[in-house]
Amino acid sequence: MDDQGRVRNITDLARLAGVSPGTVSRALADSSLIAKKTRERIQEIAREHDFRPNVMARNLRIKRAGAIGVLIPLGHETGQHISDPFFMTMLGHLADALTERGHDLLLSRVIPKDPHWLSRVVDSGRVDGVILIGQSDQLEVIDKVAERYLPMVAWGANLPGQVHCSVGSNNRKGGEIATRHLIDRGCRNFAFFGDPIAPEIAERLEGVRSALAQNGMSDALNILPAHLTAETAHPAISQWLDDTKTIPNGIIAASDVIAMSALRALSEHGVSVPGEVHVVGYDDLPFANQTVPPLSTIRQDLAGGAAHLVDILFRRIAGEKTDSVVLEPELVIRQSS
Amino acid sequence: MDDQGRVRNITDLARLAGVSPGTVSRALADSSLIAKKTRERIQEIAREHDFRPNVMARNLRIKRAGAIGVLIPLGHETGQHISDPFFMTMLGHLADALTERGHDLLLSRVIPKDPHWLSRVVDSGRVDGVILIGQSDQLEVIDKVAERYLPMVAWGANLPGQVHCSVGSNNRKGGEIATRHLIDRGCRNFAFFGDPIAPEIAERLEGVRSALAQNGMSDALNILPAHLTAETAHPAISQWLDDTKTIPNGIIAASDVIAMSALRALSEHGVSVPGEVHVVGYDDLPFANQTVPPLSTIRQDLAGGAAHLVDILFRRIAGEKTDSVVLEPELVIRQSS
DNA sequence: AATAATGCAACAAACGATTGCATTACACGA
DNA sequence: TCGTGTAATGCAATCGTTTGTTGCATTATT
Repeated sequence: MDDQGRVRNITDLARLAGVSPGTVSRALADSSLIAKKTRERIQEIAREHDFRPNVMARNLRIKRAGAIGVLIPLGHETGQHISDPFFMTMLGHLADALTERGHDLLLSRVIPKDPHWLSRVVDSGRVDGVILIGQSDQLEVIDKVAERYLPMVAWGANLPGQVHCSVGSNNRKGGEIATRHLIDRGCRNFAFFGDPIAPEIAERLEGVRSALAQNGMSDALNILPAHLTAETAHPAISQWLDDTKTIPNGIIAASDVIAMSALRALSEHGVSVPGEVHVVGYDDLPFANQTVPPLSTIRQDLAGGAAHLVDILFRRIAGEKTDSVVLEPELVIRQSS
Repeated sequence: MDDQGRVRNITDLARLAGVSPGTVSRALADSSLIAKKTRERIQEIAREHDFRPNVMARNLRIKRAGAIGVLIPLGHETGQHISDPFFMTMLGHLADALTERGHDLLLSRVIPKDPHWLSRVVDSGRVDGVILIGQSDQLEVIDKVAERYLPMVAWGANLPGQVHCSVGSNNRKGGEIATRHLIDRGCRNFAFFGDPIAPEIAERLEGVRSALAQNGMSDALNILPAHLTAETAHPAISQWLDDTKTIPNGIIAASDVIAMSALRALSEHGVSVPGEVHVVGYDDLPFANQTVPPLSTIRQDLAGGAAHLVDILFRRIAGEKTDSVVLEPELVIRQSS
């Protein structure tokens, strides 16, 4: 121990107890190899000195990390901030689920400039596995690592031929459900707010198109393809409302964040929701039922998704080869439609 | 290396390169002790085999962790979820700031059942320092650890006699500013939504009272002291509106989350904001300018706060003894008041 | 009373890096 | 050719654990 008499490692403690470090290790692990009396004495000394074995040394020896890397790749979305409510909500659920399994969460917000952003954390030996929140535009990098590294799961799209394991919702179907709902509500003229550069969004838009086609309304769709973050959505939509001759009566937003901005812009333009325009969002983030009016939306079960992610990850850590999961989206009808 | 020929450690790599492990270590660290030619050859081999030294082993030897523990103590707030927008926003900023400094973020959501929740992570050797988001009701535990452990900062209140270092905003002043603003707007009858059990909230309420007293309106305050989370706020407020004979024309919410619920409840009761009632929130979370109408609020500069937290933490890691910081809150006027 | 069986604890070798010090290699001048 | 100085590399200890093996006392067995 050092000058202050603090116990820094099991060797210090061993000296105090008059035994060998190995014995201390076993005693603290409550191994029956050590006589109960000795064991309890050592544990008592440890408690007295408030000693806790160094986790890093332990992990090194034992070859596990006790932490899961959670990465948020922000490829195309340079402007997108980690505090985006979607990420945050997902993160919260993951933190809960991982903590429950006795693992910590090593968070990294990654702007993938060099192609090694992923292997750097995978090979660092600091994590037992990796969860990606979103694939961004990094599919090749992710797949490349997935070929050799099992314990990894991504939230996001499940694309044909994809190597890595993913959990996500059926975006196409979500788009369809939203659209059909608006058609049921009597809408005949539609707008989609969202940028189809992101694969999930593209899928959602596809769903919208398909539902319209099925009802012979293929022509009734306007698209505002601007890149919409929480910051940029409102001005873009506002502008769009100014420029548009006839405001559509059914709006499908690619995310709740966008929908929320739309609600505000509409309100500012004196357009009543759902009186004149029906609005449907996507995600069902916690704030969706706090908007005015509460937002109808396509629910992605993020809690369930997080549970799946964690479950699959641990199965993979155990060596199991798991399949991707596609969750069914669900329409949540509130007052905006 | 193993059967697959993968390079697992510097010893494998050394064997491949025909040098000693020490040389590899230095070569990868780009040490000038190693001949440039050798160095580059080794780096090339490393690159070829996609090898990256084990961070944990390195950290063990070098006695640093490369990660900062971010803890969210949920003491009294058992119901409160980590996905609370306030935490999430703070967390996002912290992640940004820490990543910038080359550190990872080890996230733990802590429900402090036993008094060792803090020393467990502090003494685990896995983190170079700790940031607490909020003090919850754990002041004694935190102070106890602070006496012996320098690299720790907490977001939250700065209470007299407090041992640990904190960064937070002047809640009392925030309450005052909000109240004076409402008085300026002509309000004469007030309500405060929030539970003064939490110390910050209590301070805010104190500020409100003080501002009212200064204007001879001490009697004009109603308090809804319910414990208000995102989930419980709306029904509680709705109920309160039902029960109240005369709805006050100035509402001060203890947080933006509560304010958002209030806006919705008011809208449902057919009360116009800011026509009949003026509402001011607290925090200025990202969604505050997305509500309908956009929320006037007392801005806590979370980005700045996060920057302070990280800055102070690293100064303390370097051994400096720093003082607590109290940030000045700022009134942000939007359309709800 | 001699031997086998058992229970405890110590020893020492990992885990995968870093780093002070010792050693080798090489070039150069005398 | 030898000595000397310097540049480049190797050696081995170290960080703080875990854990297989070994050794030493007891106790049980006949």
